[in-house]
Amino acid sequence: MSDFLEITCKSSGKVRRFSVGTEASFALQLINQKLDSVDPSALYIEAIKQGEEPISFGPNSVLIDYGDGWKLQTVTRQGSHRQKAMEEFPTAIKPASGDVHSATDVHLDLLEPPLQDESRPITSEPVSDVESQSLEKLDFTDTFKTDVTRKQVFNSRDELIRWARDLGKSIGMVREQVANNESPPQQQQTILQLPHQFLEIYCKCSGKVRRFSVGTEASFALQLINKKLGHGVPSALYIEAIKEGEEPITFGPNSVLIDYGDGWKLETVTNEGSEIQNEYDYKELPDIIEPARDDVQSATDLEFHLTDLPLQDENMPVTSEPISDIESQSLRKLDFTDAFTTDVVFNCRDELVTWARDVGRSVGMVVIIKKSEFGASGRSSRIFLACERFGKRREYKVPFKKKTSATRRRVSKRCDCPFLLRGIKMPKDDQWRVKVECGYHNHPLERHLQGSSVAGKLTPEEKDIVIQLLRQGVKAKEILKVLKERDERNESTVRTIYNAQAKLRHEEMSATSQMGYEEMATTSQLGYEEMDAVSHLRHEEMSAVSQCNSS
DNA sequence: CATGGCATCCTAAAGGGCTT
DNA sequence: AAGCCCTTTAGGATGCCATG
Repeated sequence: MSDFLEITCKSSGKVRRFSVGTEASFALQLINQKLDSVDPSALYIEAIKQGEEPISFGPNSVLIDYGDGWKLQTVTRQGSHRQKAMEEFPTAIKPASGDVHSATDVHLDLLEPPLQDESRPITSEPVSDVESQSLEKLDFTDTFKTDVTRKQVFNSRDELIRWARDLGKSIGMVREQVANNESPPQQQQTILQLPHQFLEIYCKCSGKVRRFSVGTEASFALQLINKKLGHGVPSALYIEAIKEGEEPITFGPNSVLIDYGDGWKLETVTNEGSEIQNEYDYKELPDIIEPARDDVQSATDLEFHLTDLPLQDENMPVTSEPISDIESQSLRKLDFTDAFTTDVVFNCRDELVTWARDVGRSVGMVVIIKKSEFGASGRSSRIFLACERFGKRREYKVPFKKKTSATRRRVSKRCDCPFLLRGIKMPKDDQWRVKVECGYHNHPLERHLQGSSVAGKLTPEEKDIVIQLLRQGVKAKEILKVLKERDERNESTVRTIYNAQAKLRHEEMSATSQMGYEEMATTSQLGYEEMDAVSHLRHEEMSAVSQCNSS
């Protein structure tokens, strides 16, 4: 009994020791580094126990001890031992309860019960809609609330700590080193031996259930599941959480698998009958799983670098719903408090806005003015800058018309992003300071801002250029090229140019009409109705000219 | 495939009211 | 004073389709 874990390396036959809390990717890399060149390298780590389905650790998951009889070992590139071992195991793992693949319930049946009341759910509240796919999902207030009616009174301080820690682990919280020297080492050892959580994913393709440790990324799980499939079996496209009567929750490739609680099951989605076939194309994991950074020593030594941002994979479709991609980048990685924290005094409001937008652009986000007040209603001047995905999708008074072939409801990018800067006007002159109210996002940031309705807009200078070039008869594609060459950060699309062209045409037409209207009004005795009729004719004439030009 | 029309409706930005 | 919510309006992005 000790505060470390032992991993048997199948290639070398040696046992390596790691402290509890070590990331799987780190352990794997170190094990592989110590291998002889002839030994096949390890692919990943798994927990095994006779008669049990192994539990695979994703590269970013934290190594833990699953308790009595469970051992950790590497899985090698060849996987021959593994195959053999697998054959001895039952082909299909029966879920502990008929309808639940929730890690919680299975866990209670298979392993020693934790300290708390068995019937008490120890997971977060089930997520039932898109809106709750925000930070609320990371709110475990209810989970940690003890029920007075159950008379959940702890007999000692240590028992309370044990309960809290176990609950924490059950929802995927990394074990915290409590700053307390009074706790005897034995206590900690006991805690570490307690069984931990894992997740079960039902593989539709094979009909089998696969187990993964909490903290495993969806892409890792998916690839492993697909690797275990036989030839001719359709492979899984992605993983989703399902519950009867609820909208499924899709896991993006970089999201971390979590248990949504009572009634929610995890399962794969296959090609067959899938409307979004090929939409998610999980990238192939390398044969050897490596940490994101070569020098990762622990999960906590990450530094903030503007140039080293955790940007989303380009292949990942941009959706309006963050869904489970909230987990794809940890809150720490999405926290830009440092980037926006400054003592600079801006000489005017616009200077502050420009600075914030520039910083935003450099980190892959679009900063918009959420609200600005110029001392109206006796208030002091202030400005709030937010992420373009702030707030929720607007509800409109006029209900959407029935879906026709010509119209389709558009998706909103809003996801209630909490990012917020506050600009405060100083009493002296028009000087402004900025304060970070909330520096983090609840959604992944994009490598490219193209497609953003804000970032894609033309600046006044760009508008002038576009108009000038359009008048010279330059093609839209060429104009776009000019804009991109002029400013590599330009995020416009060819559609932006077409829209500008349409606007220009409309404006010129209106101007011509107006000129003619005024001309007529001053030189003729025509009444309003007659003038409107002539104006209408002129409009048609212009349309005809326009058509001739375009053809 | 490039271009463009049309209808729809999303968005930014600002003002203002109510409450704490 | 600050937080929250609602409203309004102009501008323009977007989905779908047609045309050459």
